[in-house]
Parts: sequence; C-alpha cells; structure tokens
Amino acid sequence: MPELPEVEVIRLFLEDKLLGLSIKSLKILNQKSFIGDPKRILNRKIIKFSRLGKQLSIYLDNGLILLVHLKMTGQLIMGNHMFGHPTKTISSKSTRLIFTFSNPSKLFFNDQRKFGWIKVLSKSELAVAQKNLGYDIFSPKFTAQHLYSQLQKSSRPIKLVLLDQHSMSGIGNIYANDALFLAKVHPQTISKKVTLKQAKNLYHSLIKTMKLSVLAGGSTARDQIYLRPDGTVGKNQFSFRVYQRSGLPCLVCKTPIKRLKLAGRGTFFCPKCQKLSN
DNA sequence: AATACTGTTCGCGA
DNA sequence: CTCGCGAACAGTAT
Repeated sequence: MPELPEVEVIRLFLEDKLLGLSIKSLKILNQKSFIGDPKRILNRKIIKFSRLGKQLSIYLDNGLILLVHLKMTGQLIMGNHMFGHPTKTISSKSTRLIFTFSNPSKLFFNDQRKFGWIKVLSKSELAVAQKNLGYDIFSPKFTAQHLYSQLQKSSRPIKLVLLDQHSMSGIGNIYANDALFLAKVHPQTISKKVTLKQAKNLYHSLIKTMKLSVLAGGSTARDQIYLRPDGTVGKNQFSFRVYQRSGLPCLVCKTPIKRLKLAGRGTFFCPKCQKLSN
C-alpha cells in the first residue's frame, strides 16, 4: 500500500511527534516483523527521520538505524491521546510490534499480511541495503533528463520500469497508473521508445501526482489499509484518475477506462487518451 | 464454496 | 537480460 506519498506523510508526522524521544520498550508480537536485536535500540534517542523511496529510516543516537518497509499492508499508528478512531486500527489482531517511548506514547506497527518489516542496521549495512535503489522521485537528482535516461535503458513496458525500484524509487501501482494517464502515455509503451518530450511530461506528472497526494494526506484506497499515524484516513483517493476505475468514464474524454494485467498487477488506462505509439 | 484480487518485493526457471 | 509465476500472508469481493 504505502507508496512514496504515504510514507512521506508518515515520516512528517512521526518527525513531529517522536523526534528527541527515547525508546523505552519494544514488544514483539510477530518475530518476522522485527529483524535484529531489540536490546540495541532500548533507551536510545531518535535523532533523525529520512526516507528513500518507500523505505523509512529512523536514526538513533548510537549510530544505529531502524529501517522500515511497510510493503502492502503495514501501518505505523500512534496510540497516545488519540480520539475519534476505532480501537482496532490502533492495536488489533494485526498488531505485530509495539514501541513505547519516554513521554510515554506508543507506536503500533500493524501489518495484516505480515510482509512488512523493521530492521536494525548500522550505517554501512543501511548503505548496502539501499545501494541498488534508484533516485527518489522527490530528490533533486531525479530530473526529467535522468528519467529519460533511465527509460532509455529498458525495452520493457514503461509501467514496469516505473515500478522497478532499481530504476527510480517510490512509485507504486496507484501513482504509476495515474501519472501515465496524466502524461497521456500508454502503460505498455516500450520504455526506450518514449520520447524526450514524453519523458519531460511524465516527469512533471509524477512530481505533481505525488506532491498533491502528500498534501492530501496520502491515498486510503479500499480497505482503510493506509492510515496516517493519528489513525485518520488520507484524501487522495478522491483524486484517482484511472486507478481502480475500470469501466468508469475517462475524466477527460468519457471513454470507459480499460483494465489489463502487467506482470500480475492491475493496470488502468484510457484507450483514447493513452494511445500505444510503438 | 471456490476463485480472484489487493497498496510490495524477491527468487526461480524458462 | 526478460518474462511469468509462486511465495511470503490475510482479508474482502464476486
């Protein structure tokens, strides 16, 4: 679920609430969700949050880093003095880890499908873990020219290249579909055949789509799987252009949105606005 | 009841 | 290299 915008919203929220606090305890309810020795993080202070693609890094004052990947259904929900949302979204049968902080608020790592994880890494281990990730979409290094050169490297359908975290990082299925629609590029276009002009368009579409989503608090699609750390839903799902809209009229030309499968992922596009030009 | 589908990623074999 | 597929899991939709 959480793609770049959702992880960024979580990062901004946690930075505001947890920076400077110490980790007082960690309760592990599912062993596979936490990789590393919990003792190494106890009583350590949080000094920095950062994000690369869909991965969140929490820096501690002993040089170690908690690297978080939420995969499909991971949530980070704060449990202190929060009202107005169902208890089940805070601590539930999907709760896998519970952190307690010095103030003493709690942070729940919920993960229905158990794909997500939090790892304890040293700085060099973090570098190794992330060395193959492409530039983050919000990084100054990610430019239209860079996008174009990355697209030039592959003969695969462009949507698969956008989803490949090694070519660039942060794009997931929702934003890949919507950004391609905005740029009027068919998802099956052979990547290296995309023109520089199209790449520039796509660059702006990616940035725009993702920035607007951060402002909207991220996308809470179907099952309320994505929630902000205060338990509230995002609002970007009301701005979906093609994602999960198959059969519904295109917002530009009214043609019904089509759906196909690419590498097993649902792929949505307007057959009129996004012509295959190979 | 059985099958398909889901916001992710990795590894395998063709 | 590329591709499809299954696996890691659990829940909902059809």
